[in-house]
Amino acid sequence: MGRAPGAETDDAFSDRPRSTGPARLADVALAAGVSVATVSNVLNWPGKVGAATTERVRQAMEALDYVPHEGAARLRRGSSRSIGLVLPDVANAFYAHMARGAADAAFDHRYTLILCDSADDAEREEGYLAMLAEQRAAGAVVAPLGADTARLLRLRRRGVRLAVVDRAEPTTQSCSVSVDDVRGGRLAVEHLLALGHRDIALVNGALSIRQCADRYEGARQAVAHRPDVRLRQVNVDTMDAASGRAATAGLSGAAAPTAVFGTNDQLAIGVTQALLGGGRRVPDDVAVVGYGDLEIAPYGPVPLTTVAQPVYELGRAAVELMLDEIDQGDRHVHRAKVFAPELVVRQSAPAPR
Amino acid sequence: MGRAPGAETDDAFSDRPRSTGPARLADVALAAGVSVATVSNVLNWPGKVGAATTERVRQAMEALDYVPHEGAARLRRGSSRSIGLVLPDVANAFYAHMARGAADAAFDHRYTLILCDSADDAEREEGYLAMLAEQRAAGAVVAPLGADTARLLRLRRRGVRLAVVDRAEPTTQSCSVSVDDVRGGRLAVEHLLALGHRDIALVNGALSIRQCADRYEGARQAVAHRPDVRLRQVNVDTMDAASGRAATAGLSGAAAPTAVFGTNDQLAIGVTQALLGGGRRVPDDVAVVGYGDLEIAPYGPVPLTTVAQPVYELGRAAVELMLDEIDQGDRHVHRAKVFAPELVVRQSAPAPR
DNA sequence: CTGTTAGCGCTTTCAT
DNA sequence: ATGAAAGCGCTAACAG
Repeated sequence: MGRAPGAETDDAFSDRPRSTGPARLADVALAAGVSVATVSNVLNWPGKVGAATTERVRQAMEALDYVPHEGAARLRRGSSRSIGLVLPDVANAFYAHMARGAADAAFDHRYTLILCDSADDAEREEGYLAMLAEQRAAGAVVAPLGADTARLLRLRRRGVRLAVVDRAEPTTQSCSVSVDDVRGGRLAVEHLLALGHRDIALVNGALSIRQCADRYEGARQAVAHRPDVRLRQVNVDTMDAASGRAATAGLSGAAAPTAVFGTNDQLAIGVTQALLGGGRRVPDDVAVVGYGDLEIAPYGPVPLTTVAQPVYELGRAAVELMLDEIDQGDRHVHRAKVFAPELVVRQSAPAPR
Repeated sequence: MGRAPGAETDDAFSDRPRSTGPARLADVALAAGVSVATVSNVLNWPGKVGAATTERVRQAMEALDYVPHEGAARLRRGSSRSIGLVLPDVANAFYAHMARGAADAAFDHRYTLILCDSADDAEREEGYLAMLAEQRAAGAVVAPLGADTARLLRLRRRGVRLAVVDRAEPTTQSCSVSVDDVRGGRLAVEHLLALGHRDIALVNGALSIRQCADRYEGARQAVAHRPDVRLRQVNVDTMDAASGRAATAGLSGAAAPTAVFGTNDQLAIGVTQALLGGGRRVPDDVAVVGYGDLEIAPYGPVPLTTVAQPVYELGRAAVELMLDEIDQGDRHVHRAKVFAPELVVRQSAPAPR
């Protein structure tokens, strides 16, 4: 009971429900004839309130169509229960699947996910990072654009926890998740080796891209102690089907390889298209392996054997590492989680007989 | 826990900068030797503060690494500047591109996007809607799971503005954006007609799906006054490549159609695969048209002619309609924005000679 | 078990 | 041009 029964007019109006806007905690308290503390308790500490009171409060909430004001609760409580997902392009299948994993993990832990699409623009990425600090996001999962992590560190100094995706960070700085691309490259070439191929061409992107360099390294490792195997590399600027087709032009004639490993699926499909267009059969004349397994692989001219990355898991794991850091606070120790890619065998390079 | 207003010593300590946590407005004010109001003004009403004062305040902010607390500002200001994006699955290319459009629009207007992936689960969708109400999101852009819009309406009654994607809503309820699937179906079949085909098979999903029914209707319209044309329909349960291949089995033999319209690209590629596997040439023996143009179309066995949907624009427009509603308030009138799909001509059904 | 009350960090009249 | 003070809606001591 908030007011004296015989009080003057002013007081009589003072804790009336507001005529406008949604119901507040105080409105519910008034309607149920209890204090705001009690209403707050039925929401947050159900055990602390008697059954009869709880019931009255619930009914009042129902009647007033009360919706708790999360923002106000946060401000008071000091914690935020929301995390940012910063990535270069959700429309890209790789990041889309990652986002799905992150969204699921966030949902499981009742966290809110703020989508920050940096559109491959460093300035925009920076802007989002600042925004997340202003929102007091509990943390951010970032698939960074460049190698420059200085900005990221600044974020953490501002109280926003960090987890980095798709880039093996030194564990001292923050948690990270990534895929073992060296292993992926090795898997692909080992498969071709098992198929009996001794002349393999690697159609790759620029080696300045970490993923490309790693996949090459894996390929190299696979043939390291095999002097009987020839491994050549053709590098292209853009990793798309057109480049794959163009690269294949240089790989025909008498000295053509018997197998091609394209370091992404677009490239590999381009290669396949050019091969078929040139009258060669896949896999009978030339085997092809790709990398990625996102959407297009099974739909190519020949269903593509390719290296699959657990990208959904990448997103999920990143969020989970971040939540651990949020929960554990100082006790948390940063970890670098590395996922193993897997070979998906389809027709372009079938299983060894 | 607060300070005693009368106690001198206590008071002397009372507005010292906190040793812990990030700097607050009050800390900046103290450091700059001004009041909190002035600091707030340099942030929000730069014109109201003198140049010299402004400079001192800026320096103090810099020195303390001050980051405004958006949440607190919102609570006080009463507005939220964040919107929810509720969709069935970001990993799906259709929604991924939509999300990108929504993210870009939100960014342009300095709004925060909350990603809500309902995972094709009505209960989860419902949970997100409730969450958005608790966050006091200014609005929500929803690509709804089912036809049941009752829940959606409840959201609006709670003050969350609404825009619906991918479902032509009556304009009286809320804004909506969608693609004209009837037109899309017509485009596809008209193209086949122009190519001279007179026996066309439609490989379609269940007609209970609005999109499928609309695309069929479009196809029907295209042949309405053409008694010389035969249009048959084969319906499949799941709209994937396997179903496309299976459906093609029933379309061979002497009475086989000369053209096939698959109502999504997976289906169309499945059809193409089966056709090629059966020794028929595409497009020479049979022309194929798909629907969607998301990722896989150009990579198929034969680059696929297909109906493209402006799905990025869908997401962008939905957010923009919603923001208009937020800005305009009562003056806003709901609109149903319908986008026109376009035919993308590739090899599986080339341009008429 | 329930109520009183002091803020969370900020914006915004209303004085000066 | 600047400052004092009153909250926004809620949580959490603390007191009864």
